[in-house]
Amino acid sequence: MPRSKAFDPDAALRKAMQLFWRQGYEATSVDDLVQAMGVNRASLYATFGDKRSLFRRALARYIATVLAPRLEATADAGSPLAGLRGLLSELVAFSAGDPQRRGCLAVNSACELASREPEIAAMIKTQADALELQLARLIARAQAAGEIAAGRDPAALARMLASIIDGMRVRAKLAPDRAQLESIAASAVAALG
Amino acid sequence: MPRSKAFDPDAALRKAMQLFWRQGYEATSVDDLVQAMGVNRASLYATFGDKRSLFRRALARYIATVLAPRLEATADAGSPLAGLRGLLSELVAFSAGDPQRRGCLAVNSACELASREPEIAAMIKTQADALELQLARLIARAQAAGEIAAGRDPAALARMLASIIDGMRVRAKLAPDRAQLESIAASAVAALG
DNA sequence: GCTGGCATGGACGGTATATTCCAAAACGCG
DNA sequence: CGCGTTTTGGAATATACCGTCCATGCCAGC
Repeated sequence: MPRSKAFDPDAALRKAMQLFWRQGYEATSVDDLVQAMGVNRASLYATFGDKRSLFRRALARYIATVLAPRLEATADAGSPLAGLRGLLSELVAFSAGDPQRRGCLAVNSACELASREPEIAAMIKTQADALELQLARLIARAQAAGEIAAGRDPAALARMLASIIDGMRVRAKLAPDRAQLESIAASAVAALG
Repeated sequence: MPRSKAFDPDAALRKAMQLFWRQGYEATSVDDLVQAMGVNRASLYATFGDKRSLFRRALARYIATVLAPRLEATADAGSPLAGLRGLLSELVAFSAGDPQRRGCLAVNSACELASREPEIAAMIKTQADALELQLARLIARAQAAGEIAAGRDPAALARMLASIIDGMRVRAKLAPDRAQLESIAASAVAALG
């Protein structure tokens, strides 16, 4: 019986995600969102709730559609070490090829919001933990396969590698220099043993 | 001849720095600043200009009084490696002992503002380059002194170490877990050779 | 094709925000 | 003490912002 929506909620959410990614949370107004999403104000509020819940959904979408696939792709590489290398070179390629210097929405949001938005912090922390766990698995398998030196604690190496990745995303906001990012990625792999 | 100021501009700027550090740029209103700094609105504008220039001065102050001294202190340690270790353990101690999870104003500002404020980006980049240069010097001297393995490029190692440091500051915003931060610091030193 | 019900457009309200203005007050100096 | 200069308090302005409301529009089923 009801009238059907004149917009695709999923596509609209993607637009919101992209805008928050480019501008951050506070710097993005609801008017900006209305324009970018091509959705009427009332429909936006009816569909996504207020600005905070829209942001939460945009961040969730970012994690699910941008970060998670990269993580899963590491399992499909020819070897554990190849998976790690692939992850890092995708990061380098993305950062170097982003003239807008958006960086990573998760890192940006952690810096801007984590200290006053526990829910946001928890979402990002969960993803960070998943990354770290997967890195640890890959490192352990690479050690077992003799691709890197055995003996060092995979969990500790994974924590360090995750820090390097976050650090690279910060650096990409200042100067997305491809050569330097590649140098960091290479040093990171070398540091695993 | 003129009437003298009723406030200490330096102390007021410190208060502004602390507020921006805690809340970020966009989330801090001029009203917040007026209250926190204990300065009249008109005096604030007359002394520091508008909100953007006040922020720039606060960030400059942060770099000069918080970051730069830590960097210089690395030269006073007993050895190059001790300087590096000292820098990292100060970072761990500060991050773990910050219940407000403010993180680092420079990293926070890079994530929030760098893509749309070239001046801010340049200020932070300059400091990041100085850190990297000093790390490279320390690494080179540690190699020469036989404290770490020689042969690896000090500049590349310094870039990696700087990334780890930024990554630790991001992580501190999500979960300032002392043991994990210490683990990262230890792995970082081990990764130098 | 009528009707119930949701979606939509655009305006609206109230508040917050950044910045300016002005009159009054305070200081240093002659 | 008085004068000129500057600071100061607080009001004022203009805009921006978030969230809501209502009249209109549109769709699905009977």
